[in-house]
Amino acid sequence: MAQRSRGKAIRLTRARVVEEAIRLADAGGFDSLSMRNLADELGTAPMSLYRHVGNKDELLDEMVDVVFGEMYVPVVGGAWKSELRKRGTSARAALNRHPWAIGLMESSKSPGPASAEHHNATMGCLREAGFPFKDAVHAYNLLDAYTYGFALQENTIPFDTPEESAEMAKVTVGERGDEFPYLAEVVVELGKSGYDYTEEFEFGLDVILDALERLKKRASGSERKTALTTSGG
Amino acid sequence: MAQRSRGKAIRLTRARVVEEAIRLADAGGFDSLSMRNLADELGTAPMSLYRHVGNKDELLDEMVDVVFGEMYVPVVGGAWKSELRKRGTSARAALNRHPWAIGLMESSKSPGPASAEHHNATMGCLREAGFPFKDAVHAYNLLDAYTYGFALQENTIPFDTPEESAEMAKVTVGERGDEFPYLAEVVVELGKSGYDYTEEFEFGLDVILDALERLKKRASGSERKTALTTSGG
DNA sequence: CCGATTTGCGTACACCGTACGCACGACTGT
DNA sequence: ACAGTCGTGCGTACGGTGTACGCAAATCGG
Repeated sequence: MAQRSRGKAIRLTRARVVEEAIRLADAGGFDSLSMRNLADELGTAPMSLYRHVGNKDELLDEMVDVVFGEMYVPVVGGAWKSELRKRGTSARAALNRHPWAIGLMESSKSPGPASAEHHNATMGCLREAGFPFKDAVHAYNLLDAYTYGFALQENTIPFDTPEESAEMAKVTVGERGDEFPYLAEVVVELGKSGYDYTEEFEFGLDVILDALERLKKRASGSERKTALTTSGG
Repeated sequence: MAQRSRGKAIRLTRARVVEEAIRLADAGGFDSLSMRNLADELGTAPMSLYRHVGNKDELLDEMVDVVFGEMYVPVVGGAWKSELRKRGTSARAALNRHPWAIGLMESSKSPGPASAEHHNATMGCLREAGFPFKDAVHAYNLLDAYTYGFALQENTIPFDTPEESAEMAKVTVGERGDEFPYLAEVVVELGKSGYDYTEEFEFGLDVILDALERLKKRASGSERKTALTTSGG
């Protein structure tokens, strides 16, 4: 009605719905993304959205694929370590921009095109670097579990500033400092020096990448076949 | 009413509410845990629950602390590597028993007693093993991010059996096998050999623990103070 | 210009968390 | 044994949620 009465407003589109849904979830948190709020934001009625998305889960899948699309896609023939490092940092950045995506990333019944390409390229990067199949799977799981897990902790913890964090933790541990001395140490030390999530993430990422390099060296001399040379030849 | 009419039914308790909530969430999935369903399961009315838990978030916090309580608490003076290995595998096991907990683990405003003890012991294990403070924090983050991340992927992926997994993935990748050759390889190979999550998890865990051991050796000779020797003297 | 198809959306239903306040049972002090 | 207090159960109600259904208006193809 509002749409129709004022002449010809912009047509509703699947893409426009998804885009606005992401904006809404980013701005107001995942809970503020309701079909009703979304409709309001788009200047339409709730049920109008269902002409374009089927249901809310489908909308969420679409949103997740957009987030995948924001991540750096590693070059398959490239230097695996730096490519995967770039992938890792950009994945974390994307998940920080869209924290709601973390819990949804792997829940999609069928991966979208961006997701498929992303996973394919990452796997390809490892295989072409010489990782035997099993090791490539191991490496892949290790990297992704760490990345998602870090993003999960980083974004569910309600620390906005290091000061706030330390303050809250102090209250939390409270008078039980004697009971939990190591926890107390963390609170005190991190309160003094602050806490840089980026530095922390990249430290762990590098530890993992180094470990994978050793794994690769240990396994070198074994199989050498890749998906491309096997199926594409 | 139902409670009162049939003589003297079991009294409602905070513990009983939490316990039944966990059972419900385990059995029917997180979405099936509503105050109304929970009340039904306990044979009471929805509003009766609020005499014992305040609100739903408080209930969830309590549930999370129970899950923490199910994890192995590493011995602070013990052999750090095997202690943390046991902690890792038992943490994953607990998160597998209670998948709904994964997204809630870190969101609690104030950690419960089991959570506090768990974190304190884990940190203590690293510090007493000789990890300098910063490295202990790094190690802690690395281990937890991996553990939670792995559990996250493992439990949000809707694969119940390896066969089902392979079947679904085949449909997913579908005719685009040429477009995503590395993804196709994963589908084919994993379909053949199956996929053992436990083995996969422990492989990654060992890679991380080995990497941490090297980190520790590299940093040996630096600081040696711990929370106990510092504050307890 | 007219019929067909797509698009918008009003209404309605079943669910959710929970504020409020009443009534009943179980304890306490005499 | 009885009265007063208090903790507990819970009925009702409100404002939110996702979405099924079907009508009307706009757009498109001929």
